[in-house]
Amino acid sequence: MRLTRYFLPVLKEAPAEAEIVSHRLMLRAGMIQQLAAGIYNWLPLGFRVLKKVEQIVREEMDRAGAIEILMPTIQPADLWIESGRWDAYGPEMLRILDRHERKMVYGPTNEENVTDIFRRHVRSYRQLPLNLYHIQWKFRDEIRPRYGVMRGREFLMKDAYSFDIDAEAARKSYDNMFVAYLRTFRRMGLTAIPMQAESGPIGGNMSHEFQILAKTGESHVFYDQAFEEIDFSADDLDIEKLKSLYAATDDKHDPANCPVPPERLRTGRGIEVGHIFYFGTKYSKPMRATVTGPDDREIEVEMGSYGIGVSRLVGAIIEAHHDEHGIVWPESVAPFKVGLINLRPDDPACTAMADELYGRLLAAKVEVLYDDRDERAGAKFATMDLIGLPYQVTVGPRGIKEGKVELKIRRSGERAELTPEALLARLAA
RNA sequence: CGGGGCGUAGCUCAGCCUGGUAGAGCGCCAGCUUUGGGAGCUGGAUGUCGCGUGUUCGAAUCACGCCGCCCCGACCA
Repeated sequence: MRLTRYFLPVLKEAPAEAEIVSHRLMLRAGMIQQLAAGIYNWLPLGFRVLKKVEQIVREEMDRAGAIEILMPTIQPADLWIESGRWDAYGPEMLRILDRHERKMVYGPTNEENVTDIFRRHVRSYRQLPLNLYHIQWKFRDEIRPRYGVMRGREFLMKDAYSFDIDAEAARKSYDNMFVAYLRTFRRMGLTAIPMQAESGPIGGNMSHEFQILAKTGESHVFYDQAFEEIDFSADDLDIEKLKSLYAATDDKHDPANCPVPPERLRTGRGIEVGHIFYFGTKYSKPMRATVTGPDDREIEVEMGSYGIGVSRLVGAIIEAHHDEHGIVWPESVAPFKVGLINLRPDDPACTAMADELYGRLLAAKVEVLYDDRDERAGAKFATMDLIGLPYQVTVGPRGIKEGKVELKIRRSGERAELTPEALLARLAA
């Protein structure tokens, strides 16, 4: 993408409303724009990141055997009345009337909807286990939205729902998601600590929140320092061990009964990026979601639900990956892999070289943002550092004389003078 | 919802107290000079001063009402 043809409204100064670093950087990097409290437009750069995050979530759900569907944002109230949550869910749920004065809701979550799908199509225990998920916009009318996309009212969420024949099978489904979550966050360069948590309005009796440790997190968290020694990138993570280690959010943490000795108890703040629940027959019972079991009896299915805040993750990743100059994207979610800077668009040799590199990177299917603007060097470097692309390639008169271009690694600041061929070999890999 | 603050140019903000018809920096447009870390000079464009009502000869400024946004708290992916 040529920057002169792109839409990247970067800001030199941070808008006054932004409090935390990820919010400021998202606004400054032209990723988002607020439309109303807790409601955001996603501009091109932000949208690309959102899509990358979404795709990683999708791939890991698919790998775990979940099946993607798409449920609507608007749901009829009937389902919620049936489950009992029409009254139980507070003003956080946005209730609306259609032209016929029928009660509708803008879905804050989809247990009822997915249970309805299930009960209308699944009749036999032989069709289990089943896990259906979708990635869809939610609306929760939070009392106080804040921190940009970290606590928006409208947000993109992946929610998966498991259906099993009995509690033991449901437990396996839960553990399966548990592992998938660790993998998912890991792929985005995040270490998420699973913590015992309250179930809230979703209901149920087993629940874990996945918390990214960050100073700007909204949750107070307590955890065994043993977590700090775990290699979350290992392929053979011991899930039983992870679940046995103590970690809890403050609403679940009881200092009087904490099993971790004080010297090993760590406390901090976390950003909740995922939350999984096992809730048994909370919905299958009132909504009569049953299958015929092997003994010919009707069995209410055991369910769980599994959420990941996709749009929140974009903010969380920035909280974890930035420096004083701007964002430092992990390559897996970077909006572009390479930022190509032509320092001197007025210099034919520079432009010829930059154009050629641009064409060859595109041909090699490398995502590249080509800064071909007629700006000064400082402005170009500052923009690239701000938007945080992993690799910066600079074409300027200094290097051209020796037939070299410069590669800078955004994260480390490491620089190297390379021939175009060496550069392409490195970046197209 | 309780407490606090703020709405003036695209962004950051001054002007308001003490009423006289709107400014700065950055950004934007044109030209010239410049060119390896957010350049310089010259010229230019840009505002329902959040909305409404009232007071007044006259309101960004004073009063009242409303709306929106931000921060602290309770609530949460």
